[in-house]
Amino acid sequence: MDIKQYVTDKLKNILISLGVEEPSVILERPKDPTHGDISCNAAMMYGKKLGRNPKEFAETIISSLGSDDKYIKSANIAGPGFINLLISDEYYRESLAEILTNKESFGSSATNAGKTANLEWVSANPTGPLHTGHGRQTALGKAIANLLEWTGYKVTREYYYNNAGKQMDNLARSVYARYRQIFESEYPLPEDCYAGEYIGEIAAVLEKEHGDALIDSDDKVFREAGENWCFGAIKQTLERLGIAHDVFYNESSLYESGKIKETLEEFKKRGLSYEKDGAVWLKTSELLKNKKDAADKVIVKATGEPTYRLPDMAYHIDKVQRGYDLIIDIFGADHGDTYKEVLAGMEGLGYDTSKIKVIIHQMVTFVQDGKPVKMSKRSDNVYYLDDLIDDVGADVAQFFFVMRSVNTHLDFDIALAKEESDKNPVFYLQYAHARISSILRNAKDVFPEYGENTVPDINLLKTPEELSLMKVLTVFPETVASAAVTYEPHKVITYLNEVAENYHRFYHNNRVIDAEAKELSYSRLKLCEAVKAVLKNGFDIIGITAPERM
RNA sequence: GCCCUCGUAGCUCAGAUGGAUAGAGCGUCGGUUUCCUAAACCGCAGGCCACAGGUUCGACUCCUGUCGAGGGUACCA
Repeated sequence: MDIKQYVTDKLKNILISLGVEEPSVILERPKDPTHGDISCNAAMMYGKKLGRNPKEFAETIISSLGSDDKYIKSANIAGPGFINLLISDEYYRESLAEILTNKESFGSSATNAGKTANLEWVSANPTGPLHTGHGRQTALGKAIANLLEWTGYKVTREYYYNNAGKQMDNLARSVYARYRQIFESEYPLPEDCYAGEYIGEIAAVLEKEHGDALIDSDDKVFREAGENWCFGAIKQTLERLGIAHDVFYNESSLYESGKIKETLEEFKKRGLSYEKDGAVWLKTSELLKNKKDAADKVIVKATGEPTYRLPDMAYHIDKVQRGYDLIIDIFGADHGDTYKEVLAGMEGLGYDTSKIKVIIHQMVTFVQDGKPVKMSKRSDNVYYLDDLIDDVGADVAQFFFVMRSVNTHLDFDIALAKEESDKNPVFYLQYAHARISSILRNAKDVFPEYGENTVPDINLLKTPEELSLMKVLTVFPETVASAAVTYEPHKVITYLNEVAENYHRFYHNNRVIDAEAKELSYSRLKLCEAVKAVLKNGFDIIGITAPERM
């Protein structure tokens, strides 16, 4: 049952009966437990409008509430006119029963049932393996996709890549040079080429399969070999992180389908583009909402090749046309400006961009021994995502990347992440899960008959730790809902911390398995099961495993 | 110059829709194990929420300005 909804409805009716037109009731969970379980500011909001003293108005509201409500234990006025409500233990006990019957699905909702969402992320071009710079986006997308599914969306996980541009030419030239070097060690590497060791590996594969027969071949062979190898590597890394995209959408197909040409012609037709210096320019200075920073941008170079903007627009138009209810893109802050141009261009063509939500995350600094780790692609001084996973494990990597709000710069402390100790915040959560699992295993020895069908007497749960733990558990669904609305998985982590904290405290003060007190043991075991279920569901959302032992 | 994000404890960061005495982890110091996992628990210390104005019953939160950090401002993506 949704207690907030229950209280909202109740208060709304009272306000209407007191003469408030179309009241909006805003409830909050007070930080300070002495302020009750749920708090409402309606008396302050509406008292003034009705010309009544807020405290006195609050009094009236409370008296209309009556004193025999099943779920509201008490109500009182505090401060300038807050109405603080205490929820009855009855509610918490019912909720516990609800968690136990819906274990795997507890926390999910049908808010967006029947709706479809497309989430596009990672989208690294196949010019090399994923590096740690891709890590944050990779982990975020995984968690956000999960969050969306938990609120009912059917999610398409999509990867867009560019296999047509300059970077792929560069890859082809780099592979060729390395290949050639196998036979002529003094063969020079071209300027700006990729320096990673993997280029040598690709060249070695070609040498093994074809000997020196490819020396006079054109770029195509090397480009394809490079693309295939890189994609293999990327997919393997994603698999280690438990990520599998449903759709791999490549830029070339936009040329083949004519969508790029179409988009370009539409701009011309509408007078939104013009030619200058041999290039085609988009009138972004007119299209962008913020006129201050607007200059026109090139969409087709003098060479005849489009810049990334044009295919990006064609691609997003295609996504809009596919009819999703929600379209999400995830980018790093280094791409922060371009999406505005893309959206402005689409709007210029009359497309509705209101369903597109762009998530920009700030950059990550990897810190080792208190110093930032420097990366440079040219010198092959690159920290690959695979190496990070080797160093800290997939769970820890996933957790650290998702741990912070996307709006803040992230410091990734490698030493801390590597540490398998109490300092590491991931283990604090996982340990709670492992601890419960252990207790449940032990319970079988003491109470062989205990199991799925055991009906506990929940009324026996009344220590402060037990009640506080039950209260925290009931908040899980609204936490998931709120995290999903803002696409912020880190909120789930903040919440899980609270669960783990409450559990550990409960554990220290309440003996779970006690052969002398069978009924109480049953109840506590059931409480443990509920906590385990909530932790497991939370871990599923943020994308880490729930260990049975540690 | 202009645009985006940020500035909260020694460090790393939470603080949804404005609310009551601003929180957590790490670090420091000190306690807890004959008992279900001590990767745990309990306690002490630590703050002009960058700064200055404004909006109102009320501002860490919203608005304006200043300072500082990161990112962008390509015929790269």
